[in-house]
Amino acid sequence: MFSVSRQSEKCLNISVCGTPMDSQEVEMTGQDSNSFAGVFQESGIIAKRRRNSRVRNKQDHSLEADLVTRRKQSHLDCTVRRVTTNSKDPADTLKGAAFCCDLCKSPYIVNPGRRGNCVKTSSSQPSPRHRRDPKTGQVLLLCNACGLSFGKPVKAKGTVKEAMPNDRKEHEAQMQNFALAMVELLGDQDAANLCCPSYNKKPCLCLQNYLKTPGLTNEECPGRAVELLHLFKEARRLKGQKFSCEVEDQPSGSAKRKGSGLGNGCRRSKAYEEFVLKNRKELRQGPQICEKAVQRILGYSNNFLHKKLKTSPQKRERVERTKGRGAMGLLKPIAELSTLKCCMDHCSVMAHSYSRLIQQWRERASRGQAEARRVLAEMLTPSGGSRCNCYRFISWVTGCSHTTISKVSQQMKRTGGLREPPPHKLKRQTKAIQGQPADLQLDPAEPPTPPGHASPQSDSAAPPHHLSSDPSLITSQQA
DNA sequence: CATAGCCTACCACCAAACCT
DNA sequence: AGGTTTGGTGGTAGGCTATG
Repeated sequence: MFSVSRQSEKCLNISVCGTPMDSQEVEMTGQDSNSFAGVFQESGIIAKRRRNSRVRNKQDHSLEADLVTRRKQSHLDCTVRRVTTNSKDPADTLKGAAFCCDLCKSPYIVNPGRRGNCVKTSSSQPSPRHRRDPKTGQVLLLCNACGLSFGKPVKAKGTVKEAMPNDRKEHEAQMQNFALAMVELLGDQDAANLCCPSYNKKPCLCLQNYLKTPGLTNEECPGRAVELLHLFKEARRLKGQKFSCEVEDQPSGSAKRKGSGLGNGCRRSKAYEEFVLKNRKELRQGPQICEKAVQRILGYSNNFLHKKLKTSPQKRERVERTKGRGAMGLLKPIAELSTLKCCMDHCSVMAHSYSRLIQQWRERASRGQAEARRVLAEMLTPSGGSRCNCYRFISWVTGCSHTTISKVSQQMKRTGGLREPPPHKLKRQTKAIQGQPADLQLDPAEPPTPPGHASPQSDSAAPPHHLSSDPSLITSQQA
């Protein structure tokens, strides 16, 4: 836990001045401290070597660097809304006329929504970009974004190459061959399970490589295989004990029979749970076996690890979380947030004046993915123009990552500000309205929010964060 | 701020087993 | 028959990191 919190703190620093190596160092040294065998101390050595060889960039105070800085500063001033008669724009042709990009029709030379978080220090004005249309020969007056991207090939989305079916077939054939070899080697049909099935664009082969590492003697290789086969058999034996477990959290006098089978408060035996958790950790950290392969050997599923059981005393999952600052309780106290500066707009100040709202956002974000997305959508709703809470502040409040915030932001832009998250794809689409894109299938008039959730109406009726001064409005959202 | 890649966590559905 | 609970399956979202 400690190493993770250090890592998350590091991550915040990295975006300001650190190098990517910072995070690697923390991660590797953390791994080193967890390793249970001396064999894996090598990673720590590498980390040390990297730390020693790291060269810190000197601050350049040369004239050129100064010019670059000034140029950057002047660039930040490019948040002018439009070219007006008062403009000092060198493009005199525009005097007296509002700017309009010939491509995107934007009234802004520089999109004010992308001005960044730095403080404006210069008074210079942005100029439109001039590009000649190769088809018509006409000179186009373009905004900054269109000017920069003009003529460049548009990167097609979804062009990530899927693994060739032939590669996949070949991998499966190789896997079968390896399994057969293991069966022959150990003289046991169960040995066919000693190969990694994982294939994500390329085969994982973690188990295969572990079992036939170059340099191993003829005795060592079967030794490893025998060990894993023993784990497989023991896991299967303990898994069969599911009916012998005790019901831990049943109220006395419950009519339900205890230990009668799956369901009814009975679950896999404690011995199996402990066996899986212990050996999973060792296989993952030691020989670096991937999760899929470990699941195959120990015979458990994703649900076994992550599902919250109703019969569990604390209603908790079987493994401790390793990801998610919010879920792991690593978020900074609300009161502390207002003392930190997140961006030039200082969004975090509202943690002082609107602490209840921030607290509720944080609580709601921790309830689940869907509710977290609703909170993000609320926090991403612009006010006073196109500005909304900055990603850093949103991350501090909700614990959500940059990626998640970005995806919600995209969905909001795509749907014109719809805050309701798209329905889970595994959910039956019985209520889906035919002929509409998935994002718009939900009727905003009747959002399928469960009781206790804030509806999009109440959300949209509530003022944006900069304006919502009445705390009673906040509580009414939750009612 | 946006995006890609990799891995982990979440989520919905279904089957099984047993009870009411 | 319908309800309750666990566990398996597998699609998808999220977190982290690097890079643009």
